[in-house]
Amino acid sequence: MSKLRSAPTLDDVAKLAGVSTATVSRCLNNPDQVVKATRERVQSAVDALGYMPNFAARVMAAKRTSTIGAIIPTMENAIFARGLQAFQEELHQHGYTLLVSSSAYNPEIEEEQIRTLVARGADGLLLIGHDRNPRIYEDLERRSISTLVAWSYLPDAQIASIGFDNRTAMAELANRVIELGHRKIGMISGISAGNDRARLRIEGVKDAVKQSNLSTSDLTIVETPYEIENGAEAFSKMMSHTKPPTAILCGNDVLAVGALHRAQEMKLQVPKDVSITGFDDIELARIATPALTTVHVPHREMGRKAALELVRMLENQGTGTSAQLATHIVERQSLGPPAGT
Amino acid sequence: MSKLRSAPTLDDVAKLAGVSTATVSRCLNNPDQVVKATRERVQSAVDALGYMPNFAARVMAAKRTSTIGAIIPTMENAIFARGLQAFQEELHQHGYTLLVSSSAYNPEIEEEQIRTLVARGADGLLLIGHDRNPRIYEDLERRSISTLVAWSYLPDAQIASIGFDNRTAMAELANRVIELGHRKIGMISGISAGNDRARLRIEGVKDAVKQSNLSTSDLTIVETPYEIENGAEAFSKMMSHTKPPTAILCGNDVLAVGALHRAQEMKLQVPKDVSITGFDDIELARIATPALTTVHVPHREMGRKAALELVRMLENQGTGTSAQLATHIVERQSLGPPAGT
DNA sequence: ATGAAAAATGCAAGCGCTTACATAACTGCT
DNA sequence: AGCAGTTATGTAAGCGCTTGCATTTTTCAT
Repeated sequence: MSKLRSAPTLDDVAKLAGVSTATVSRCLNNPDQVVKATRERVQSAVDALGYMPNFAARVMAAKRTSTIGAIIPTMENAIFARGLQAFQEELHQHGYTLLVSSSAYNPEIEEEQIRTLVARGADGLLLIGHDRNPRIYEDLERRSISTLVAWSYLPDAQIASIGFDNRTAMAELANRVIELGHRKIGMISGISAGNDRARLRIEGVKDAVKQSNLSTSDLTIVETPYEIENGAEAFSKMMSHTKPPTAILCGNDVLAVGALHRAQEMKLQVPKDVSITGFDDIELARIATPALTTVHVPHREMGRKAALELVRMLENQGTGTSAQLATHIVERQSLGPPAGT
Repeated sequence: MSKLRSAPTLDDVAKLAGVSTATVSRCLNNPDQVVKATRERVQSAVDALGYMPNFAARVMAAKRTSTIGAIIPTMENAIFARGLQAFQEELHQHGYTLLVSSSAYNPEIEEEQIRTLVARGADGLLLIGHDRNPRIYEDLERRSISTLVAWSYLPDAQIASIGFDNRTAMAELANRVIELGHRKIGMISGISAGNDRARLRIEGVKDAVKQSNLSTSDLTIVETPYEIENGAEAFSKMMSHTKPPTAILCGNDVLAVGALHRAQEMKLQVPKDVSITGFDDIELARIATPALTTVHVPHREMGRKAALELVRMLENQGTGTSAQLATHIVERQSLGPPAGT
């Protein structure tokens, strides 16, 4: 026996089957170019050897990886998981593999991850949100790597995006809050630097406030990382003011759940004493007590559409087309009219 | 200008810097083998060209990928996210990259994912739990891919594992439940087929029941996929019996939260009318109302230790050493004595 | 049967990198 | 200055696969 403990190669298979490596390669990649008898002979050789193609070698020779990379801010909350699941299912349908990594909302880590994925030969890339160093886009362009942005729809951006209008979505929710009679409003936002979703959601609230002739002093905004604990902390700080808000809009469901939990600890009734809203409509929002009024984002649809668009871009060499998805407010129990109405 | 729209190669860099490709390669991989002046010249060439090494080519030549693959059952709940985060941080420290994929608790998908990761050249693999087709272990062995199992500690298993004793951990919790006076017990477990963690947790409960001379008819077990909705469904079914249990142990926190939520919908007070416990101690457990009594699993420590052990295995060609981690019960509000005590 | 077109297979040139080995350029010492 | 020892750099052989082109085999209409 030769070369024990060393994975069999195409050559080994070819030898055993008594054909050339080219034929084996064709059997694996374009079976219909090979006559049935040969194909079967090759197949048994493959089975006998337990042959498995070497990905790196294949990539080198074929100059395509059929791999798409995605960089998401975090895996530690469910926001992206569901969309990515759909994304990967759809990609799989089309013969692509997904590589995921996370940036912990840190632009530098994100950039490093992009480089890693590119070096690994990702044919295409899915990025979350638009805000990042423009040099990155140039590099991607130069390497002609198809890139698509999700979770944010900005028709005029340099890069095509499949997403929703964060600003308008949040403005609608804020309008609803104001319409219910709230005049003193708080917002617990994620960190807006380098995060257009967070930034635009803030803008949305500001739009609504402006539109309804509230003074800007009636709106308090706090920025904090997207973690439950931070939502709780921000909430207690905000409620300790002399004239605390009667409604607090949170940048996402995670922050809202933190706020909700702290409210409960502080013996504040939601929504009687204070209303709290979220954004995203993840499972947590339904489960929370009281259930969270929030903005529903069509995560799965977004993932699926993004996959389709990216595949289209790759196969047609074309530049991407943006698409906007609709969001809607899901009214549950955490939002109500202010006390004394 | 030559070859527009084509990523620069080592050759391009070498030419521009006026050195050989070997020198450029050394600058990138073993900088101290190159004199400073040359190194700087090469560096500027790299910068000027925006050079980025081609991973596939590097792998082919070096025959290592410095990549570890991990296959987890799901990304859709936080159980694995935190451990994996620590795992990847530690790997990064040692110069390894992590590739993650998920199997949706489906053995066939898991097997396919393993093949994919192996084909991609993963030097090592992290798998969750022991139960799987033994052929897989043989293949891995044959290809000499270091493999480690986490989330389950089974000292006698074929493969080294870093984890905890699911059976004893669950037995302790069940003992505590019985000690509080419960005599009619329910268990909502995950699907145990192909999942040793689920199976062992069931065994743990059975152990406790046996030990305290309860009859087996006092224990009702239901298996259902690990989703909130399923926990809720299982809960209502279980409570609709003529003599429903006074305490329900759930296979993980996700199921428990589902049960908790349904209890609330059914106007059942927890723990007054019925006690509910979880397993894992994810964030959700603290946030739930009432907060969940559960078994704390040291996810981060497990991830970190697994990374260290895997790196050790890779660098010393050694076979792995198993390690057991301690779990402990976290008593919160969802467990109390049965009504009328 | 026979030859041209079609189908199946083989040949061999890379893909972009690493690395053993060979060679060249420096040290510092006498 | 000259030599041995050390350090820096160059040369070139692959790594395992795909694919354009050349060659052989099959098919089929005449």
